[in-house]
Amino acid sequence: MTPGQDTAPRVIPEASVARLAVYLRMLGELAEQGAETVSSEELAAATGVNSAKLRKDLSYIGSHGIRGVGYDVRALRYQLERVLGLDHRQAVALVGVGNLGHALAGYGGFGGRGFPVTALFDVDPDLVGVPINGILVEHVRAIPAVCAERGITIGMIATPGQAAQAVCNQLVAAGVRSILNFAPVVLQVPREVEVRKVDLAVELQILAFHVSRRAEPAVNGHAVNGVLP
Amino acid sequence: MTPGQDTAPRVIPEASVARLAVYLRMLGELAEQGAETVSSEELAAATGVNSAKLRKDLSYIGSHGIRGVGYDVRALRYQLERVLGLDHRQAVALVGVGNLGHALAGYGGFGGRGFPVTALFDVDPDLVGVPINGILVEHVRAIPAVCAERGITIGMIATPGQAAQAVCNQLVAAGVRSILNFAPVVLQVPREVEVRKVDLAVELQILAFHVSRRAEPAVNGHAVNGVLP
DNA sequence: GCAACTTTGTGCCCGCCTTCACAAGCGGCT
DNA sequence: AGCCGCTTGTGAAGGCGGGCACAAAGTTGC
Repeated sequence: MTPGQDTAPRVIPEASVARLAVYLRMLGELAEQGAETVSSEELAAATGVNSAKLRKDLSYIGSHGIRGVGYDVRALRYQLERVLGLDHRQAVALVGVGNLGHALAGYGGFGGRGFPVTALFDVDPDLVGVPINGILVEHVRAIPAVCAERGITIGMIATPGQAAQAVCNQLVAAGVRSILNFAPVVLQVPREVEVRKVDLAVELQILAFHVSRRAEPAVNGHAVNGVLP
Repeated sequence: MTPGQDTAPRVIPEASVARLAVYLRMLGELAEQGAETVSSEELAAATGVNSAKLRKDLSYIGSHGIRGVGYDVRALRYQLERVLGLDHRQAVALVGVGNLGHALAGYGGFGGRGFPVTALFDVDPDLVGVPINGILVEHVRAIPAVCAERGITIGMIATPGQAAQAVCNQLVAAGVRSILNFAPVVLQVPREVEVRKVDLAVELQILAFHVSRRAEPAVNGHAVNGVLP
């Protein structure tokens, strides 16, 4: 009866959760195309994963496909939505309406997938009071009031790096438990708050690394690695 | 002398590469603050990783810190830049100048970090010919010519999902070897092309999953998981 | 009603990554 | 000059996730 560990009969691995979301989207497309059932092989091919892995992922959510047939698209979709907590819409707050933030506010992929951005914040006086996509930009200092009032528990930070930690603190104080961070900063948060980081520059740097890796060995001996052995 | 495998005395693990980029940025900040040396403990704390992991990461690039002191900030920075292939700027092509694409084109974080976006493409006639951030938007069909001419090997795809695969094919045909994909689609590419995917909606869904996970156990027994044991 | 085929669910193994722990090395202090 | 304390680099162990392969289970055709 101690809260926490023993209440979870099956813990879903982090990596699986990420894939479940991908399966869900693909199921949506399949449903639109009129498919009623789908085999693990088909769904795996469409989402780019191993079919055994996919079946194992689905087994975590207690899903029951039909052997010899596959999975019922509608049922699986519904089940995935419930497990992922998408059966009710989750309001999202976005802080920082600059270049990236503006795009995020207008990005249809969020609202269409159950995450309407219902609050926008910035510090720029020129932006505060301006409506973007039908939402009024409010001053950052209004975060506690607005988030509490609208019951917002998910926040996105798209501010410059220097401002991110302060904004983060405000969000946490306002009751936000999950944060998607686009600022190139490692946020310090209490343990009960979850942060996911999306770092676009780092993504490009990883690509660049592989580019240079593939290019150098063909040039000559003293390549980028093994320089001072 | 056989090209390929044996020229690499140490293979850098994927997970390490991603962190190296993060270390690099933090080193930049430290350098601005005038720090001359940094210990693995400090740098690890600042980037949110375990210090032993950090040291192992750095050991992959043949780095030599000074025991009892730490790492020389300047030297380490320089070395990281070389290993990550950032010693020369890499031009980047961006396809899809919609909501997200527009923001990416204007995002200062790329050019500032050695990845100037030097080519923009779209199919929308209203966008083609319009300059964004000083770059003229060209038609998608110009991809081969432009990429070849400017020696572009890195591409970003920020189109709607349906268009992504076709655009991807064009980029690959144009000689692009690395692709950062923002479209919610699994791209099919030849083996020598590397794709990294950034899926914003999925990121939010992962957060939502944990939100509902934390909320449900406190409510009552028949929670979302363990429904049909 | 039976046989053959299809597809799921999962046990097992393997490899990668993370973390601990500690010896070796270097600078500063006396 | 020698000792002490700090920090690096790395061997070893543990855990997690991925993939193979197969038995169980259901369906279709005859």
